[in-house]
Amino acid sequence: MHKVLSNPFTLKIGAFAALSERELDAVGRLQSVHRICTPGQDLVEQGQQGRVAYILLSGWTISYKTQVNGSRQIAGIQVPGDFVGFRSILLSASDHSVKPVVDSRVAEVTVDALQEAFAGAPRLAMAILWAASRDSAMVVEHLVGLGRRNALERMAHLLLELGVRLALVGAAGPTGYSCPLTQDHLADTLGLSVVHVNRVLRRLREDGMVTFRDGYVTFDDRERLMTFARFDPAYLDQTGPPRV
Amino acid sequence: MHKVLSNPFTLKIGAFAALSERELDAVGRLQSVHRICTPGQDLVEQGQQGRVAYILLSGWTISYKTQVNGSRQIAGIQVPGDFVGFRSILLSASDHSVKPVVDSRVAEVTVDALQEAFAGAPRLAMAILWAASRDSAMVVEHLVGLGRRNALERMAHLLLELGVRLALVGAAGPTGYSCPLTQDHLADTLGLSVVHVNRVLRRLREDGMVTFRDGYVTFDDRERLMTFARFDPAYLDQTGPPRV
DNA sequence: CGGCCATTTGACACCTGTCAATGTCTGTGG
DNA sequence: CCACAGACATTGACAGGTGTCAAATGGCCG
Repeated sequence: MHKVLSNPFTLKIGAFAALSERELDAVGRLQSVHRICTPGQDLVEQGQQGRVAYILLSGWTISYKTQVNGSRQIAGIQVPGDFVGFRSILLSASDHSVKPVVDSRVAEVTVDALQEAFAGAPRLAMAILWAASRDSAMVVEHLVGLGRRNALERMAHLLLELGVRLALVGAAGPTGYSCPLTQDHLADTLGLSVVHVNRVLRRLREDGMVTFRDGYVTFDDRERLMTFARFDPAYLDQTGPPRV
Repeated sequence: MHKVLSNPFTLKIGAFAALSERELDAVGRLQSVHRICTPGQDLVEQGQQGRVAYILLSGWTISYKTQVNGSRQIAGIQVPGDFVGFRSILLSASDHSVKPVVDSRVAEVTVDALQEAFAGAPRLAMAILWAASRDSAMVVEHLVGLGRRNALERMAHLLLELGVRLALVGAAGPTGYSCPLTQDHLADTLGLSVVHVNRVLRRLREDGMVTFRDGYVTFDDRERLMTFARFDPAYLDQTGPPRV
């Protein structure tokens, strides 16, 4: 089962929940249907009724909402091992859209598959709920940033969070990580204009804290950046769910 | 079973999921332990490890995060029938605090009770997940407001959302509702200063759209207010979860 | 009556958006 | 190989929304 063990979602769930062989099998079955997607076409569209969600296996995606006046707000950025459009699966219509940032690979999860997994492995249900809770905690932290942090702090906080999340799946080192986002993505994530994102990035770079350039994020002084952003990774709950 | 049927959470869940007698019993057992709380003491504290959540039976609560610089961001406002601190139950430590706005009554839900309910009634598990998804959708809509709506629109949107949510549990009419929030609460919810909240409320009142005064919200011109706020209640998903 | 909390209002500063122009790079087609 | 288009990044000037500071008002309660 090498294929499953190298799977980022299984790693994330399995490392925390001490699942049995049978439960691990259920996790594997949950991700048996793969699919490739590209930035040209949305993976999920706001208002669509298909009861399907995904687990991101490789690549990056964004979940976002578009308003009638055309402005876009990105609600979350997904990296490998993350749920994608999980909320849509139970709501009668998806409340948001999902678009790949780069070519990506996902596993398709239907509501039936999920329900079967839940019925057959209640502890797996709790583990999945835990992962969903963690995602939710990230959205809330994001919301706090929009409400109570200025542009510089928001940017610093986001770049640090992505670093921690990527490190969990082995895609980031202590000094930085590869990042396919454009300044446009950052603007729509942080509730800023592209112009101001550019100003903010320049400022952070000239202050010697972090450099965002050519698809790569480099922490020039991670310690100072964390203090500046008041970054406390507790909400990422790296200790896992209660062992039930 | 009159007591259970008049319970807002049971109403919310039961109306949508067509649960069996046995499942309804499980919902009832989930809420059998009651507790009274007051604004003086937080119901949940950021960082606490108790694996317990609540269902709000009567009153109002807010969930919020406080930063080291003292600023507060309210992430959600709960009205009767809503989950309270549900995310805390699975995370190793709560990522937020919860404070009653007025004297309130809650039902205590432990992780054990939840797991028992899940094991004995898988469809109930899906219904609870649906309710949690709906809560999550509200947080995301809130986030979109902070990122991409100005102060006037945010305020209008919030007052409309509360009206719809309260109407679902019979606590609001088409013309308005009783609301115990202070301008301070509104400010910390909308990411504004109290001073600006006051300016915004005056503006909305003088424009003849909505009046917030003496603990009561009055829709002076609900139609125009909805247009102004670009309020689309789809994210509140009043059609319920898929019938499984 | 005297404190305290919530509300209200004005003056001013500044963070951030908007508008506009330029620069850089990549891929495409002639 | 060059011309060109398009996407992304960068910079400057200016306007405006919102925060901060300060003070006054009003209601509630001990």
